[in-house]
Amino acid sequence: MVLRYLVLGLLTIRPMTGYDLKRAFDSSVRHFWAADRSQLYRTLAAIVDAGLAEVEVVPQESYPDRKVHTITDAGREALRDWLASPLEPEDSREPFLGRLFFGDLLDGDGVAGLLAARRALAEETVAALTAEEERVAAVLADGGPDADRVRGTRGLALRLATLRHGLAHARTELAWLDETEREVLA
Amino acid sequence: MVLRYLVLGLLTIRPMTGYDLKRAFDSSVRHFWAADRSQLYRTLAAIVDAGLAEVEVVPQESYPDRKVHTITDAGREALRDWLASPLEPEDSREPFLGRLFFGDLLDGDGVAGLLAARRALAEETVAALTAEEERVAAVLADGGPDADRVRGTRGLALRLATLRHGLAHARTELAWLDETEREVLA
DNA sequence: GGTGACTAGGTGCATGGTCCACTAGTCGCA
DNA sequence: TGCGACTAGTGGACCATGCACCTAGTCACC
Repeated sequence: MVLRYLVLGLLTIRPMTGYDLKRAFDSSVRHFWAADRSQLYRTLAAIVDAGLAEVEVVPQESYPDRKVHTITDAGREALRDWLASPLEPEDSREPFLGRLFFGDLLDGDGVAGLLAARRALAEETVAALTAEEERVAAVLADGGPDADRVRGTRGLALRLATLRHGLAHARTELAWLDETEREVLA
Repeated sequence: MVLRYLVLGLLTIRPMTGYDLKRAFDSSVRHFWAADRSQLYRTLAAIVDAGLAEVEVVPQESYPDRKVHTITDAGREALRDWLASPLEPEDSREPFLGRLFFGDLLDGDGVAGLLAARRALAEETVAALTAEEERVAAVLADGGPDADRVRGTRGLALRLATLRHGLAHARTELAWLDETEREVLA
């Protein structure tokens, strides 16, 4: 369901092929939603079936045809409806906590290793999001390449907010690891 | 996959029926993993098929038969293998951030409403986890009902760590909301 | 001249997860 | 006497996700 609306959202920026979409996706919403190519192509097809977008086939010399998808008014309406619909509680699914919960079936080193691995992942996340944040902040400051200019200043502010969300949580993860290592590995 | 191991983990505490399992599940790992009844029954069946648990049917007067599932040695081994296997990066999927990202298609009130709804959910989470944390801390202090004593002091410390994980992140969410409201609703 | 990356678009299948409804008896409460 | 909650387990449809695989041409680099 959600993926459908993320794709519609990206199509409001400009018409896109599945290929374009994958790149736009990876360089914008990737940090809070994962999807692979096959999913995006399928989602585009479903969106077209539902009349929320239209396809135009653009032949190219020496490259496969481009199937350019353009959002329709019905698509824009569906997107707005989703954005305005009540926010449901999300149920979490965290494999890492599952392991930790049953960590007493490992020896002490096992738990230490688990926490260390988690720390490495959180540090990677902080690094990646920091880099991305700087990139977006630069775009906000001085323009930057066209493909990055996602819908004006207000849009960029929201985009930055989602990045800071990830950063804040990754840093909390590191702080929680400090605390947990102190208490559990005593 | 993960659900399989969470179920095995719970079966290390004591043999259980699907019904028992659902309750044990909801009162322990629920806050970091969601599963409904039908999933748990199916997972139990899959575990038995794989030889990781055994079933004993216990007839009861005036109630349906209990199918008591007991973990096997193979099950314990599979669980330990999982616990010791390398930690993979988890890809996040956050519908809320998806909405926020495209929030500029709503009016200012829409974004404010979205953030307010998110705040309400985060506050609920903090309240629920705080209550749960106190309950678990009390068990750690003075014993408490048998069903709650999940595998000794070390197990309880890990359980508390998973609860504090949720709490830390819920509080970070509230702090991030403060910041985001200041910056986006200006 | 070969290798690999890029452009472009997919298909098929298995697994996992969600939703909903159904059976069927017990028990307490109003 | 009827309603809802509890105990216990099932069936089936559907949606979402992940992984592998395929076609087919262009281009740069070694």
